[in-house]
Amino acid sequence: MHVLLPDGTSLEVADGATGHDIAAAIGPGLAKAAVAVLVDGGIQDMALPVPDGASVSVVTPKQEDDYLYPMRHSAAHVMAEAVLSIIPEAKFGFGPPIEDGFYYDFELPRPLTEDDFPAIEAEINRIVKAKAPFQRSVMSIDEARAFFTDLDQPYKVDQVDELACQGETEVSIYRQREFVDLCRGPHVQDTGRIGPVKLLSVAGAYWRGSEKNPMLTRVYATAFRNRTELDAHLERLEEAKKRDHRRIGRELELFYFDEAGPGFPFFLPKGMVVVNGIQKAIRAELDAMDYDEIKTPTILSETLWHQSGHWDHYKDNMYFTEVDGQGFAVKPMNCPGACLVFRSRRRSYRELPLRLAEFGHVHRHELSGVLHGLFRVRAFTQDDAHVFCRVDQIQEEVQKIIDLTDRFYARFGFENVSLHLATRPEKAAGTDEMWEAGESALRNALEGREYSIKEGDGAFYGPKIDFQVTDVMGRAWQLGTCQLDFFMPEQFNLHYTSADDVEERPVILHRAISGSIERFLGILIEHTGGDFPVWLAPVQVRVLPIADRHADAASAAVDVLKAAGVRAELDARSESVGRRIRDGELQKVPFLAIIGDREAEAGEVSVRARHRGDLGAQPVADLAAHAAPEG
RNA sequence: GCCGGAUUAGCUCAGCUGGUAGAGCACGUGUCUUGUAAACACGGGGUCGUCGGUUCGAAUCCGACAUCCGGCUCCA
Repeated sequence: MHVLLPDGTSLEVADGATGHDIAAAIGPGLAKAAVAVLVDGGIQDMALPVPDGASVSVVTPKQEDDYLYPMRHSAAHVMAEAVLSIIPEAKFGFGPPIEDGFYYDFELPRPLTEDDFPAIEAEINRIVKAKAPFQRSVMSIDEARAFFTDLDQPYKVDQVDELACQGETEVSIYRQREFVDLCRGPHVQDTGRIGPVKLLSVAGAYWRGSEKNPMLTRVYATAFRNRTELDAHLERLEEAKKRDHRRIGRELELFYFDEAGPGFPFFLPKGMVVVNGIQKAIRAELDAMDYDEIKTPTILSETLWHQSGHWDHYKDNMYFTEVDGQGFAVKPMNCPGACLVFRSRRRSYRELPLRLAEFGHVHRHELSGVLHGLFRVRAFTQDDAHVFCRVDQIQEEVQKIIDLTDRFYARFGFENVSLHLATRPEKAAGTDEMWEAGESALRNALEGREYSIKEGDGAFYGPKIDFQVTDVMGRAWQLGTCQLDFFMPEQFNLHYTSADDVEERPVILHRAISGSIERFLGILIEHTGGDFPVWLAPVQVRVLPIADRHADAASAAVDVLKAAGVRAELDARSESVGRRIRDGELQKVPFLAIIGDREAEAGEVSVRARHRGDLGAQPVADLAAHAAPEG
């Protein structure tokens, strides 16, 4: 038989040749380095036969992505063996490779902690050193069920049953040394091909991800090709920790959380400068795009939430109160309020599209365990807007929103934006015609842009486009959203008078650019590491007099800067200049203006730019022009 | 909500096996009057998250609760 090699040549091998045979036929060095083979693009074990005529590419550690997957998968098995050797009663769940590493779930007779890591890692290293081969074999469903029942591994038995339900008649198992696991594979040839392993954390995880099932102990770990790459990855994790917005938020005095309000952020003066800067940037866009800003009440009657449908779908996440014996709820969303505004008087087709924007402060009772700094809070400000329009206006409106988000994200230094179209889910409100018209309007609006499609991922009330940005650490964040809503106009019986003097039903377009101001600030902090762009920095210039005799000149400089609209402050503490410069740098102040004898005489300041050092002396007015807020 | 961990001064953390608390930074005062990332000295500051239990005695052991951290789940 023949196989096709990556360089286009054809190689003749014996019938039934395995990946290993093919690698050996190409060269002994390759055979030695090989960990798996790609057969027609799919990865498989070295020991499995390759079909006649297949395209074959031998994977070695040089092919990082193709290598890491089976290697980490194999590492997961080895970790499982190591845990079993330390805790023989352990029961096994799943142990897959994931982005940047792998994990394995265990049911254990005692809690596992990080104190156990060294022992497990030592055992892993012993197994890796043993270079034990991974041996694949195939069992019938019944054999496998009996086998894992015999091993007293209930989760494996459960998985065998699950596979049987899916119509599988046989399953593969992998054995290294005495350890056997149910597994589809592929794996590297032997444990010696596994790179350096590092256990990272231990967490809880439900079996099969359902909270009805038992909670298992999940051990997260990672493995890389070599020590250098592992260390580089661990360093990235450290860097991410340094950029943690919760830490920077405290250090730069932007916000804090108090026990008195779990999940409810307190914004400090400097944090509010940034928040206001973000809002100002959004308002500038609203003005340019003919939005009208409104503000609707935080607390509204329960009857409204019945009408909106939130009572049925969202009650568990809402806060309730009572006013004069009547039930009220704190708004978790702004839509009903906006609908009331639309309905507050008769509307004409001439007003459409009617774009109502609101910085809506909403409260949602999130589960205590999901709270996470500013990323997940219980009260946040949506930069919300509801566009009331006709179906034939959707496309143009959506295009405008896409343009708007482009401009907005770029302004904050997010260059990597991706769009996702989410289409009709199984359970959906509205008619087929509405969904078709809506989805095609969104598709047309996306014309000429790159986007992915998430089939069936739309909300029940309409399709949507999600906007995602990638930060400097390569992490993706969902920010904006643009959702069609066929449901709410019905619920609220909204209508407008058409040109033909008929009552027509508008469509609502929900949209948010930042999603939530709080969350956006958190992401921006981690993206910039606290180095906000000059126009957004809480303090833009800090003026440092060298000695007491320069205090008057320094405070005069502060006055000039402030008059020019610059956020400037004076640091005349009797600390050394070096000390005050250090403090200014640590506080991420974009410009430090230093005034000594030379500068005072010339009416200048010496400017030191954040992270860039001394820029030399210049007139205060020049610095003011530099630092003046653009926003 | 669930699993695991944590909670000691404003912050970061010491405090071994029970004998009523320490450091650095920060803060205050004084001295110094400074030239581009940490001057020096002195001082104030904690009912050891809360409540209860065990004990002659609890920061330390046990329980409940609260909050935080890592995950899971959730995010119509």
